[in-house]
Amino acid sequence: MPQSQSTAKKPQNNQRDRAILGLTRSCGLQDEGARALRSVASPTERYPAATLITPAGSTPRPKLILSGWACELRTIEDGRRQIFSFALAGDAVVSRPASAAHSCVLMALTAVECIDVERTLSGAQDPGRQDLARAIEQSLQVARERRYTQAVRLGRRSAVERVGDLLLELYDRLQMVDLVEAGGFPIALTQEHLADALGLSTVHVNRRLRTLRTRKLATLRFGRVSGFDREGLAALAR
Amino acid sequence: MPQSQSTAKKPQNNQRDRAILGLTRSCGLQDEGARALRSVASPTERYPAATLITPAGSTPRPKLILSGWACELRTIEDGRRQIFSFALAGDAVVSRPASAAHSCVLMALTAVECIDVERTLSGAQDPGRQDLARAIEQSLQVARERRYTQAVRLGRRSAVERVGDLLLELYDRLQMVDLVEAGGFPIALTQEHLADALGLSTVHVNRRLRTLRTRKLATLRFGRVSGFDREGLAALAR
DNA sequence: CGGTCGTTTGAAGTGGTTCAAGCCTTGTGG
DNA sequence: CCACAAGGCTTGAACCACTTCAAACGACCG
Repeated sequence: MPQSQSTAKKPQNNQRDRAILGLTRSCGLQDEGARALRSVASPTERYPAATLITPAGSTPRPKLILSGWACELRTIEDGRRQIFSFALAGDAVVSRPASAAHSCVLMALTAVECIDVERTLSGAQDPGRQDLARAIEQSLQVARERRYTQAVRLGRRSAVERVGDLLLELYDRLQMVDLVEAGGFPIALTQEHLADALGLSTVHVNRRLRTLRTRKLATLRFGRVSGFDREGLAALAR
Repeated sequence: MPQSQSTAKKPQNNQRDRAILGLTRSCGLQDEGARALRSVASPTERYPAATLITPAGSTPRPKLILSGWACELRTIEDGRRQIFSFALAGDAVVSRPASAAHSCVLMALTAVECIDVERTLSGAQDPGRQDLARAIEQSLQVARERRYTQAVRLGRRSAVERVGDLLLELYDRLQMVDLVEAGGFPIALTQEHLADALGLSTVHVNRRLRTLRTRKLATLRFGRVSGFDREGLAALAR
């Protein structure tokens, strides 16, 4: 599946290259689609950490993440929060107006760079853009399917399994965009973020992270996961 | 396998009326769309209780439920199950080939009648069918949004809240298709189904159901919920 | 009428929460 | 360059929500 190709031109390190890499590997983006994305004059939107990524108008707008970490989340009246998913470079996400009580909100966890998909795709119907549109649609679909896995995590897994399983997902996804190296990867999440995603208390996330560390499955320190044992973790949350 | 019977008589219209009601109230189906659905000669597919609703080919196929209860679920290796959602009359659902390990399976909980959406919509592009297609797409979208609520339930609510909140959802949805009467409604779910949907043990579902009963919020007996206090339950899981 | 499946209840155990305090790291301003 | 504040991480102790196991009971079905 990882069909690593030299679609990325190294010369100047374009922000968009990582997203192109992700769409290529996970969603079968073709060269022509990559070229379309690279050449389009769509402005990069920037959101500071801890701000909402809201659409311009009042309709849901798909965005393509170029860099940074974002998440879909909902907050309930008493302040409890649930994070539904994390969005990384190369992921397409739908951002909705914050008002929609029955939906969710997209929030930047770190500084985030993204581009507006529809703005990028509007206009000419050349094959490059069509391919890009297809890949982005597929990316959204993949994200939708991941939500099933997330529900299983929340409903039917123990705390260690939840933590391990989520790290596994992040590992695999970051691998796709060349953000894994030397058996480790950067993780821009606090233990509170993990807790909100996993339906646990922060304290307990901390303790189960410790379990993973002592079992030599993964070590999270200073915004980085190291000593990652993919096989071991996969066995944990089979 | 779908056991489709070609009863091309009037009774068929009756089956479809409930779905039409649901699509009209929840998804803005217009008269012309309703007429299109009623007149189309698509055979009704029937699935017995506890069987998988699988697509004919190997691609995901949308179905429109006419009667009965179905659910989306995934089973993990050790036998634990997670139910993601319930599908009732008037709901559109996507059924996928059972092999897709990363997705989920659609299972009939009672005998289920449904029709294949694409078969129904193929052919002429009259405005009636277009309206129908739009309403069905909207129904799928509504179902997708409900998954966020389900994730909050699993991750951030206590057991009583989970049970109450789910009953509330079912009440509101059944109300839309005129299946609520006298403050109660039929519920074709065992406590084990509820447990699998809510990430709890059957025993605990039983106990929290008891809590709801003693607090006079809702009583589940013999496949029926009665004494339903909508306000009280809404306050419970605000 | 007996068998099966679903529900109900009790008692004991465990996994996760809560509260509270101390520590470490990072960033900020003097 | 140091001092200090703020936010995140870590740990302990007590508590409670939910699970597990086991047994009995009730409803439905052939």
